[in-house]
Amino acid sequence: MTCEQLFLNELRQRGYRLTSQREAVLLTLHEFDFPASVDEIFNRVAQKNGDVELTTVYRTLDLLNSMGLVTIIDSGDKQRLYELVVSDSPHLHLVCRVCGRITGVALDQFQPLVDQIKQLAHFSVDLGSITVQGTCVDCSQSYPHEHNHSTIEDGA
Amino acid sequence: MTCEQLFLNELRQRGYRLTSQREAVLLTLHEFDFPASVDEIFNRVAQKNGDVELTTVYRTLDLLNSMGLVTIIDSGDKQRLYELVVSDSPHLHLVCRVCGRITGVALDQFQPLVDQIKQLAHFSVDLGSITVQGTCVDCSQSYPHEHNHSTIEDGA
DNA sequence: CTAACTGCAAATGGTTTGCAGGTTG
DNA sequence: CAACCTGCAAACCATTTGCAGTTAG
Repeated sequence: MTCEQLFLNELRQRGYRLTSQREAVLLTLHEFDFPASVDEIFNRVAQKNGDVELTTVYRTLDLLNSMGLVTIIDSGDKQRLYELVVSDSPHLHLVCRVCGRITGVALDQFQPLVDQIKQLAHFSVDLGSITVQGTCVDCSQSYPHEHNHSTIEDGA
Repeated sequence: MTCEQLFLNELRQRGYRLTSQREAVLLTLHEFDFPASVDEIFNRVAQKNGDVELTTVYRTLDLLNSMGLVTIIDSGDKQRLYELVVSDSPHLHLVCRVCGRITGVALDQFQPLVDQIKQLAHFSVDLGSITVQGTCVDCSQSYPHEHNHSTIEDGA
């Protein structure tokens, strides 16, 4: 089942309607292979499909989120980021404190962690929305003396 | 070395000054054993030490954060949360999507994860500031059918 | 003394909301 | 045609900023 069909089904099931604006937002989301701000999404939608308001983009993203089709990421910045859920490769996001770049890391190898948290804290983790702050290679090389007392490196 | 001494040293080193307001905020932070909003911190400070402005609390928290004494947590809510860094037990925060409760989990057992991310993505993780969204036991029992398609449970 | 700090008030800016008119089913 | 949606404009509200007076060192 395609993402669009899934969307349509879920809409029907809830008594909601399919509109051109909602379709446009969902389609546009497919063009991003990184978490995008509402702004970026709005601009891209507007380019192709003039008649969509910023407010509507917000409302649609919230809707998609409530259906589980979109992940909301709090990167620590003012703006939230939105990302289409790609069902076969959930991943967590590494946000570099220095350059702000966001990298996605596949999760296959994190199942043990999830199990551990489940046992330790009796908590079901939603890995897709995890944001991990830290420093990427490039930046730790450029700023080797950057303050990072709370960063846990190998064995430190 | 106490937290206050550390603070004083760091201030001096940067040419900053110790003021009664800064002291009051730092002291107050010790009273919270959970991540608190600026509001909560401000109110508590104001109770004991009337002459501190909200703005000053913000500025002091930022300062403490830049010194690594305070962690800023983006819980997904509108307000950011602040927490004193307790050097001997960094932990990550589990935020329940349903009830909003935040639980801290000690990190000793997560070193393997950190190492793994370091190897996979060449990224130095700052574990203390990680926010993990999910569902706590109580809530997953109360709302067993809550939508959680992106939650990874044991083997799902 | 003077550079740093605080208080106050005003600005910012992402996100939300209310409402009247348009659309979907 | 009834309920749902959108556009528009205004409201919200946590956080930031500018500035003039105060204070630490």
